[in-house]
Amino acid sequence: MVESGLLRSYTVDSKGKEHIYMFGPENWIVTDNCPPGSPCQLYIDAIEDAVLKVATKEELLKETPDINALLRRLNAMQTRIVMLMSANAKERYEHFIQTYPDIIQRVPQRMIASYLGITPEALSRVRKELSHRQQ
Amino acid sequence: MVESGLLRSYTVDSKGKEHIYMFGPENWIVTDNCPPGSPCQLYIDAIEDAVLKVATKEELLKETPDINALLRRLNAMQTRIVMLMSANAKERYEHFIQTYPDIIQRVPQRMIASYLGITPEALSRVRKELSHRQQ
DNA sequence: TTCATTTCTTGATGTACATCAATGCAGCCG
DNA sequence: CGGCTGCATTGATGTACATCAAGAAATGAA
Repeated sequence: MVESGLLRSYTVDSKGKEHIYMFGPENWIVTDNCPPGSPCQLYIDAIEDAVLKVATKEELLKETPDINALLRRLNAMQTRIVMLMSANAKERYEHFIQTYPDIIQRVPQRMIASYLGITPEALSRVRKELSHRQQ
Repeated sequence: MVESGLLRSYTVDSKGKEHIYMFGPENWIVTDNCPPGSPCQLYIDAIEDAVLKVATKEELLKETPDINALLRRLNAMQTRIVMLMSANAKERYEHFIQTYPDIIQRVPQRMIASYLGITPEALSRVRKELSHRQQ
């Protein structure tokens, strides 16, 4: 649970490449929740200096069995999947800046590219095209 | 809630193409859970004749506030995102047949391709390559 | 300030997968 | 039986994005 600062969780694929799964700004819970018996998928580290509240799953569920928070999270994941399946690089970026305008300010572009599932070069070109189009 | 049969939920992108978000076999809950005020993303229909139990969100949460089911579902979504971001067509297919061997038998290949985020043609070629390799 | 380090951009080329089009191959119904 | 209809396969071609490599620009430390 992030009290201040900014975390990221990410996987590393078979070629050693990192893919950011989610950003964790203030008040987000960042966790892998690996099912018992199977290994975790995610690494977690801090992009900004952060203050965290660390808890086990049991403590967390006892404190705040907040079903609605879980449902919102499920919904965010659903939107992410839909985006990854049905939108191209430009559409994904546009959706991201609308949905998380604050995050954009705080992380380097290469991490946004990683979150979107594209390379930094591809993101750079998308941004160039968008900035031209505005004028 | 699926009592028998098989559902699919899917989106339709800006070009009219369908993308299967999830399959709903027996005992799965299939829903969009759209946040209030925003439109839904998913269509739902039946691949096999099905018997359903239909409930509102409130009824469902009152009956079975099953946090662990929600967590498992979150985990499945996480795995799906990780796959879409970090695995190629062949890896995604191999993961799918390991994770949902039963589903393979029950749906046409074009729907599996749609779930994997590739075209039926691409899936056909992946399968061809895998069957050659086995011999 | 200067140098070092990292990030961003730009261009040239490569590749995984999409698209398009044709063919094969069931199952089904007259 | 023949003809239809939808799915799977195969080949040829197209394209979005990746990769590689080189600068440019920002960041940060001494």
